[in-house]
Amino acid sequence: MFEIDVKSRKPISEQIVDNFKELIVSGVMVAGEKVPSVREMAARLTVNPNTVQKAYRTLEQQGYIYTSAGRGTFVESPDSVEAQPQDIEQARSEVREAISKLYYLGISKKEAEKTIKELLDERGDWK
Amino acid sequence: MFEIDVKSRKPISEQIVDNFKELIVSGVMVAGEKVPSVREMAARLTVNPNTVQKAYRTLEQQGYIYTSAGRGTFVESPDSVEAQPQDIEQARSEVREAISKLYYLGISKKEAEKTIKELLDERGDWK
Amino acid sequence: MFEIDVKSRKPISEQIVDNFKELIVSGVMVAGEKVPSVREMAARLTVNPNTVQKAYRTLEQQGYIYTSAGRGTFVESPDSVEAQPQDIEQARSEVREAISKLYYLGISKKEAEKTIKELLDERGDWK
Amino acid sequence: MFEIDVKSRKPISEQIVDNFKELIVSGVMVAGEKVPSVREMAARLTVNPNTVQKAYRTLEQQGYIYTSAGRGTFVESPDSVEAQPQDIEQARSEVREAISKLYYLGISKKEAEKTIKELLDERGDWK
DNA sequence: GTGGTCTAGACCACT
DNA sequence: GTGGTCTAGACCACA
Repeated sequence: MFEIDVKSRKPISEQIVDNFKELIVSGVMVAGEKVPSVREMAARLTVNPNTVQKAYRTLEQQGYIYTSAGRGTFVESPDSVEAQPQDIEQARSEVREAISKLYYLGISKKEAEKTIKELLDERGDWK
Repeated sequence: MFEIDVKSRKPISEQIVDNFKELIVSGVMVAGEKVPSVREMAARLTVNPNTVQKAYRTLEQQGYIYTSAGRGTFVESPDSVEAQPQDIEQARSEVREAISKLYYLGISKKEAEKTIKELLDERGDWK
Repeated sequence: MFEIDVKSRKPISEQIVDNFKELIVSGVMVAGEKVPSVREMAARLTVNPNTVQKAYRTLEQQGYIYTSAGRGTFVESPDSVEAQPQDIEQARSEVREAISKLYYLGISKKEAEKTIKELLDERGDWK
Repeated sequence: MFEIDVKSRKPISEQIVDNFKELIVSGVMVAGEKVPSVREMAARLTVNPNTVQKAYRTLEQQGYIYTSAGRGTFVESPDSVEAQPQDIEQARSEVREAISKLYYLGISKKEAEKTIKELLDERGDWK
């Protein structure tokens, strides 16, 4: 499914969140599909169940999955993952920040554009 | 000069670093110019002197400023800010992350490209 | 008859209980009427029979239905649903909780009263 | 400040959340005021720090407080606690649910109105 | 079996 | 000192 990098600076729970977002948005996991249980996922990734649960809670709050007590956790319909204007503004802001880092390094605009184009094209499936 | 946002999730020291990089790279502060002392800066921003100290140390390590014992701290020539391969990789990685957020929100590639173009063009002075 | 929402945070068994209460109190189901069997109900709602079983047990304890061994389950006379003081206190408490949520959202008392009046009037048949 | 009821069915973290909302919305705690640290609050209430932190995270997500790493947690300006239409609809829905419980008990509409009026008036400070 | 909550205790980064 | 993350292990309600 996916693996986590315990050496990364990015918290494990956040890595789990991002990996699931990736799987859901790219269509690998479809609406209604069951998500591995907290315990199973914890065993697979060899992390603590609490860490997985924290990730699932985040995904639920952001509308990617939903929970039915005693039955399990499932992928939410993509329609309900409606992009909030504030979320988009937040994301734009983060892109701006990241681009600034390139600017600070003295990279030319042309080079920056080339680098960003590469990163965009890394996602071959992006429509 | 600039202000810090205490409500931001970004650490204050990092905010100070980024703001100075902005001022230096954009040419508002020029090589040789004196940088406010740690104490003065701390007073202006009403933050802990240790926090400013830490920011200055980071800026010095990355070559944006230099310290002359007993005289103060000064802006380094921008040319000496040599982009380290690891710094570029780090920046690339942050751009990749930020772009992913746009992707997760279900934004089309075309829209994303448009958004990024806008952000790049915000810096009219970027060569 | 009615449907359950698997995405809801409210337990399925509780949803079944509330839906039956609604049907009985509003007069759609009348005293003496046969209630679908546990198995049939479970099949209709595509839920676990144990869940339906639990809901029926609750309804029986609260006096909304009664079971006749070997014959089935039937709707009790609404008059026999005697409001227990503790049940009323429980309900009051839930209303208090719900009203608090409106308060937390910064809604004015006047607006809250209007909203509640609307909700009360939604039940046109309430004597 | 307030106390928690360990015997309550309501989770401790939720009790903490509600109590703080009460203090903030009622004006007892004002914007910019420092909220007791996670550890101090945990000691006062004799609960685990993790439980307090969970509550604080919830309050932050809902816009009641904000966090500044290393400095502490503070009360957010009430303006930023802008009621989202979906939040209001959610609250309305909960009020509707709670009112239904009264209806199920066979209480007359008049009695229900009286009960609700009492509950509304419990908050003497509600404008 | 499922998720949800809580405790106890450790480690880290920021101020 | 502050909050943030993680582990380990226990208990509960729901299905």
